[in-house]
Parts: sequence; structure tokens; C-alpha cells
Amino acid sequence: MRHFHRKPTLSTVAAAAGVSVPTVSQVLRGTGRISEATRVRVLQAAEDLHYVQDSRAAAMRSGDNREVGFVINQLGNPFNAEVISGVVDSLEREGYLVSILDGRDDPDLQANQLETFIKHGRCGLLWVPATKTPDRILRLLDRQRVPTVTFLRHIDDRFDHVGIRNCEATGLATQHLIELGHTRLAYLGGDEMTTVRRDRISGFERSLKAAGLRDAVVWPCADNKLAGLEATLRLIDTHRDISALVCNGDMVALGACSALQRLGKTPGRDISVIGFDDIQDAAVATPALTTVCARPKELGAALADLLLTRIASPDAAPVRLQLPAELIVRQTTGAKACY
Amino acid sequence: MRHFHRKPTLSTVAAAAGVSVPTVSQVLRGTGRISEATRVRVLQAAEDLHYVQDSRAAAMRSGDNREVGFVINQLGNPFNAEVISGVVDSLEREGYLVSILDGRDDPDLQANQLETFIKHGRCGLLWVPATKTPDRILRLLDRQRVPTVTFLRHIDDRFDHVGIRNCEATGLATQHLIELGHTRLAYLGGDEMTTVRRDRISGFERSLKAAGLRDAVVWPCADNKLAGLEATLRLIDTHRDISALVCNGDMVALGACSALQRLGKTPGRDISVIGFDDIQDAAVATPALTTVCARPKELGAALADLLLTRIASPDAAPVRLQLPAELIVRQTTGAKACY
DNA sequence: AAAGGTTGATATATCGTTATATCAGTTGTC
DNA sequence: GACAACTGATATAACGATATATCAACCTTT
Repeated sequence: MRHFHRKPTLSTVAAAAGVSVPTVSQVLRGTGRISEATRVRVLQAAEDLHYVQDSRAAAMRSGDNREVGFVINQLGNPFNAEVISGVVDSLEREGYLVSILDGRDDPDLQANQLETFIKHGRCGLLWVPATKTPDRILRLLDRQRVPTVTFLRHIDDRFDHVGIRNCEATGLATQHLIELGHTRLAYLGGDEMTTVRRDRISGFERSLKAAGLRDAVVWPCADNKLAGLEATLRLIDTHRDISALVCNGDMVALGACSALQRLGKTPGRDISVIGFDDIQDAAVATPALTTVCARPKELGAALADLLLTRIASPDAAPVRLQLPAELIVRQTTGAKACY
Repeated sequence: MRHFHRKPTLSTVAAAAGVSVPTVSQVLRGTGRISEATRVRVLQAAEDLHYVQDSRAAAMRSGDNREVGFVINQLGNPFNAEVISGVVDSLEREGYLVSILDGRDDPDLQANQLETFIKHGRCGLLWVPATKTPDRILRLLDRQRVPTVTFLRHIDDRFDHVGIRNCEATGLATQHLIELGHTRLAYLGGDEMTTVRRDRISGFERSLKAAGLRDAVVWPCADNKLAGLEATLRLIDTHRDISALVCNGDMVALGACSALQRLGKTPGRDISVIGFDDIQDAAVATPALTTVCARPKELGAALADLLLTRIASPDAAPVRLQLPAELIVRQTTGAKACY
């Protein structure tokens, strides 16, 4: 016959220490006027009982809730993992708990996830919106007045936003290829027209136009290696004169490199490839991938900062932040081969 | 001058519908006796106000809390992403919200994370324990009686556990290499002696012994590509007669393949490599990686099931589940080259 | 028509906290 | 010695929901 403990509460501790409930609360939070003697007695009792505060009850009363939710687009992605670590590090320091959910780029799923977060009392939301976000969500977020920061994909001016200077960065990447002598380039990857992809393609096309090149090829595919591989096989079969690929992300770029290798070609010598994100694999791949680095940790930190600022002053005007990204030249880009 | 809304509560809705607070609660949950007329009126009011239940307050009163926490070892890992998706799918179906945190294999960090989860009222915990877990955590979990399931690494019999039949699976992988004629094999990867690694190494050594082979080489390194690459370079420089590598994970195995390619060798022809996990990259890599598939989705589902069972009956005896894994032969294993 | 049952709602207490008000003693001031 | 100020604690109410008890009105039944 074993004794059944329930979780100790303030009242348990108060009884053990022979004081009232509010006294215990004050001791544990270090507020109010408390004599040294009772302070010690209460702390000892709490220690003995392994008391742990129920922060939800506390939040309910005090209004100071410190849980935020993060709906990201793809959990397995190492770039996102870095972003998350940037966010969590910053917010943990301020005593916040971050819940992460994988939105899988599914607008309805995301709608449910955001609503679930609201139900569960998250005091702030971080969100990588899917391309087709139902108005329902926007109305909900508006009505509930939950501080919200969108990430990567800009969706509405009412929200704070952290993104990348996609147009600029992809423009520079394209220019790099043009300077290496390439004249027939393709933009590979992305299967939906997100704002991210739109901006990158516009940077790509702007650089082509500036160099007097035309007929830009844009070839969509899902953002993973396998899709990148298959798409590349079809692409270079269809457009045999293409000598350089600007990719929507490193996964696609690495898939493209695999495809080239399967065809007996060498990335960077026969055909040049540029990625985006600088995931760990990019540096380790053989040949190492030339790519654009968006500094995920800093993006995460910026996200966290913006959310904290918003929570502190809910009525300030929305902020839109675009962080720069830089080109990292490795081995998959080289001068156009001359036959 | 703009009007300030607060989040609508039951009382807001009750006022709007002209009924009492408990009535609204009953309508929204479909309990109690309610006339059709008021039901419609209440639902309409809730709809108009975009009312969202505060499930923390509800949980506090009813005791039916549906939030669980998951402390995983590495968020960027695609294998883990699959596990998470298995867990979340199962638990979401039952109305649970899963919060995920990256424990980074740091015991002190994990201790804080678990305590944070308890503070924030999680009714169940999933946990990939770090190697050196302080007793403090075990005592805390014990005292708070939070249903807890450990994953991958077994740490204490008091907890439910879901793991992989590591010994068996690695034994089969090793046997496969032996049947291909390899006689000098090495176990590569893992930098700490987790129970997972211990079991795999023991399966590796058991198969060697069964085949009359001895002097097993075990070469530790961190479980990522870069470390795998560097370790392989040193390993095959030190032990020039080794012709097959059994790796602690796919990341290390892929790093090993990169190393071989940098040395002008072909994985599967010159030296055979086997991974573990079957992450997406394994199939896409060139050459495609032979590996052991642990079915992460099913592992995740099993984790979720076990937790739900535990929550339903807190006093049942702990369950320990070991799921099988199967060898997937691709291109990085082949007959030992004869010179 | 009095007793008993059903219907559809409300009153009240409670979960574990914290905010605010209150209060009995002690100490200090002139 | 009366009044004020301070000290160290407690009493009470509230956060937003649900569980339980209660209740008025209506419908049966004999």
C-alpha cells in the first residue's frame, strides 16, 4: 500500500512552515517584508518538499506570462535548427519558454497551430507563414492581439517582420557567375511563389538584365535534395546550353551537384552551382558548395529581440527588418568552360 | 484614439449572449442541458467575438491538461525531425500540444529544461537523456510524478522507454560486410559512451567474434559530417588494412564517404561504409549509402502511445520497448576488393 | 390539487497563484 | 501618553475556467 503524493503547492509548503500562503509566495519571489527567521523556515520547507511553482497559475493571476510559440516551416532543416537555437538562446535568457511546431508549409495546419498556441496562452508568436494563408488567421491574430513576428516570408504589414535581403544577395550571386563568363544561367528550385523566392528571382533577373543577358530560365522544384537532383537532370537535358545554376536553397543545390556527378560532370568546372543558406553540408560536400550565407543565429536573435520589443510596447508601429547575406565562394563555381 | 480590446473571456461572451458564465462553458463543451435557442445564441456570440478558450485556466480547474514536453538531443538532425513528426501526429490527434526543446546532449541544460517543463505544467515528458544525467533530475521527476518516457538512451528502469534493437541491427550490418569478404573492419563514430553506442559496438564485436575475427577497431568522433570526414582521414591513415566501416550514424557515414572521395577512393568498391538512421540524404548521396533504417515515424508513434498509456494509468509497471531496425543495402557496400 | 420528475438555467466553490487591503504589535516623536 | 509611522505578517479578492449544488418553472402522475 503506497502513499500517494500530489504535487506540492504553496498551501502544502505554507502548512509545513506554519505560515500563510501569501507569505510563502512572497518569500519565494523575494517581495514584501519578511523576517529572516520565517524566510529561512519557508525556504527550507519548499526545499524539503521539492516545491516547483505552477507558473501557469502564477501567470494567470499576475498577467506576466513567459511562453512563446514558434511555427517554423520545416523542422529537419539545419538552417532552421540554427535559427531556432538563436531564438531560444535569446529568449531563455529573459526567462521565456519557446514551443516549436513544424508548420510544414501547410496553411490550414498552421492556422490550427497558431490557434492552439493562443488557446494555450502563448504571449507571443513567431511564424514562417505558408504561401496561402487564410484570412481567418489574420483576423484571429488581430482580434486576440497576440504580439506576432513573421519570419522569412512577409505576409502583412501589421506584423513585425524579420527577413533576408534576398534580392540583393541573389543579385550578387548571379553577378559573380556573370563575371566568371557565364551567359546562360538558370534559377532552380522553389515550387511555390513565396515572397522569398519572388525576391530572389527578381535579384537574379535584375543582374542578368544589367549584364545585357536575357531569356532567364526559371525552373521550379521542391526544396529538397532528391527533387533538386531530378529537376537538374531534366533541366540540363531541356536546356543544353546552360552553364550555371542559381539555386533557391542549399538542398536543391546539393541535389543539383549530385545530378551533375551522376552524369559524369564536375560542379564548378563543367557547370557552376550556387546555393543559398550555407547549411553545414555545404562546406562538407565534395566539391564544397559555393553559397549565400544568411547567418541563421543572428536572424534568430533578431527575431527574439523584435518579439521582446513588441511585447514590451504592444502599440508601437510595426518594424520590418531585412538582414544582409553574403556570398561564400567555394568550389562549385568557376570560369565558364571553353570548348 | 483607438479602442482597446482585451482578449474575450467566457464572461465577455456570457454578457453578449445574455446568459451566465457556466452556461457558456457548457454550450462550448457540449455538456449539460441546454435549449437549442440559447445554444445558438451563445455560439453566435462566441463566433462574433472570436472567443478562444484559455485552456490553461480550464486545465487548472478540471485537471485535464494536454501539454507535453519533448527534450530531444539534436534538433537539426533529420532523423529526429521524423521522430518528432511521428510523435506530434499521434499526440495532436488526442488533442495534445507538444513543446520541443533542443537538449544538445548537455545534462545541466536538460535538467533546467525538464524543470521548466514541470513548472509550466506539462502533464507528460519525452526525453532523450544525456549521458551523464545528474541525480537531481531523477529525484525531481520522481517527486513530481510526471509521466516520463525516455527515448533512445536507457537511463533508469523507473521510466518507460522506447529504443532501437541496436545490438541486433548493428550485428546484422556487420555480418553483411563479413559475408562480402571483409576481414578488417572498424566501428566509426560517437564521442560519448551512450547506451546506444555501447549496444551497437557490442553487436559489432559479437558478429566479428562469431566469424572468428578479432582486434576490432573502435574509432570515436562527433556525430556530424565534418567530424566523420576528418576522423576517416586519420583512421585509414593509421590502419591501412581496414576495408569496411560500420558507422554510428548516417552523418558520420556520409562524412566518411566524402573523405574517401577526396582520397580518390570509391565507397563500396575500395572501402565499404554502412550508416545508421537512413536519413533522406542517405538515399540521395552519390553513391547511395547502405544503412540501417530505424523507422523514425514508428518510433515516434510508439513514444506517443507509451506516454498516453502512462498518463492513463500512472501506477502501472514501467514498459521497455525495443523496436527492430533493418539493413538497407545500397551502393556503399560491396565485395572486398582483391589485389 | 399535492407530490414527484424533468428541463434549462444559475449560484457558488474551487484550481494555484498573486495583488491589494488590512491588521496587530512595536517603535518613535513631541 | 496620544498619535504617527513602521514592521511583519494575514485576509480577501481576483485571474478564467469547470464541477457541483441549487433552483424556478413546467410537466406528469395519482
